[in-house]
Amino acid sequence: MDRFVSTFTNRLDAKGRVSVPAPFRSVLERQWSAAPLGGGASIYCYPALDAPALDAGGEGLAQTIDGLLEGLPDYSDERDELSVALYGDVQLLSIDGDGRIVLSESLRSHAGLDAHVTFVGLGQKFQIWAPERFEERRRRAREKVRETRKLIGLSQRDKGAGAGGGAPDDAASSDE
Amino acid sequence: MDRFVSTFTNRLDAKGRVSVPAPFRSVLERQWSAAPLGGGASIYCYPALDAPALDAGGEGLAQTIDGLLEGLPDYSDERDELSVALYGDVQLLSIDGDGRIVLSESLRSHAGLDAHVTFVGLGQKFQIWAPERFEERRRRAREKVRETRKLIGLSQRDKGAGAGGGAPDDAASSDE
DNA sequence: TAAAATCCCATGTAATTCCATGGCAACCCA
DNA sequence: TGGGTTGCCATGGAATTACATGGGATTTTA
Repeated sequence: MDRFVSTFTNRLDAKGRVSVPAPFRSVLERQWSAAPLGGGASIYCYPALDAPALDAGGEGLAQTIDGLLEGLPDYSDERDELSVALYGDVQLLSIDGDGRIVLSESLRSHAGLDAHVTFVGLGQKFQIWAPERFEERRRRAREKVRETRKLIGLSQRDKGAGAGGGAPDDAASSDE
Repeated sequence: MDRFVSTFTNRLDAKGRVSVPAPFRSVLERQWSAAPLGGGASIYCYPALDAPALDAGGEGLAQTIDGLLEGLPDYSDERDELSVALYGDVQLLSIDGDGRIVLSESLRSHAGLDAHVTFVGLGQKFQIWAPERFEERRRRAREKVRETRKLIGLSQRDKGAGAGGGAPDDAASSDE
């Protein structure tokens, strides 16, 4: 099964339109044609729970949400409440003939988007960020990993050696 | 499978009419044409059991209700009571040529509707709220999801999807 | 026949489709 | 191997369509 990988930054125009990176599109189209229903591909998109970003994905993501609710009985109070947050905040964005989607005002404001948006592949889904914020968060995340590493004394080696290159992640390479 | 997603707010006019959001209409029409009977699409609508709102849906919702009753023996007291509770207050609202429905006085008063109404997608069904009340409920629902999230493991993606794919950074995948 | 419910049409606005362009990179051919 | 060519992709703007909404006409009901 294929995944969303890599990051791409595209321009958001005055109408709120932005091109979906071609590699992501092809993943979405594959998911879509695998699904029972025909028609054009769409993206399920919603504000990330605790980050200034948008979560997005295809049919696979929607089924994940279905799965979460399935455990709860119909007509339970609990189910209704969770549905409100899980389905109520989702927007179904259709991909137009030129491979673009429109991000509504509410989505844009949650993620603080202006002229540019960054698509971040996360495997089963992807996120949409304002480029500056994404950089910031990436930076902090690396720091955190570095600290953690120090605590557990995993590696005392390089003090500044690796830093310059901007290698995507010396951090990630050290996981199990 | 089609779901009701997103929220939309439309205006309720002096005659009690309101446009059903176009995306909801298309879901309803699809459900309808799949059902045995031809004709125009309709909405099953009834006061929500434990909220100042209306529950609504199409054929799919009706079948869900049937399903609940099926478990109980015919002519049992429980079944009678439950049928009354579930079907008793249901109104069948027809969608007119312009995509609108009429909300009766009893429905309006239960939900406390006035000039504006909010349609909230809940997957298999949707709800109709007064916008102010809905905001409050949405706030609570989001809180609840945040709490529940860890329990039900909403972050399924780090199940292995992210690790293998060469995602640029584990950084982005860890929200908090 | 009065009141209410339903149908029909008009309109402004918002959203979607369509077309044209420029840059980039892979590919081909000398 | 270098110059040219082709095709994909992102982007901007204009034309077209869909949608929500208001008002009036027509039918139904009491």
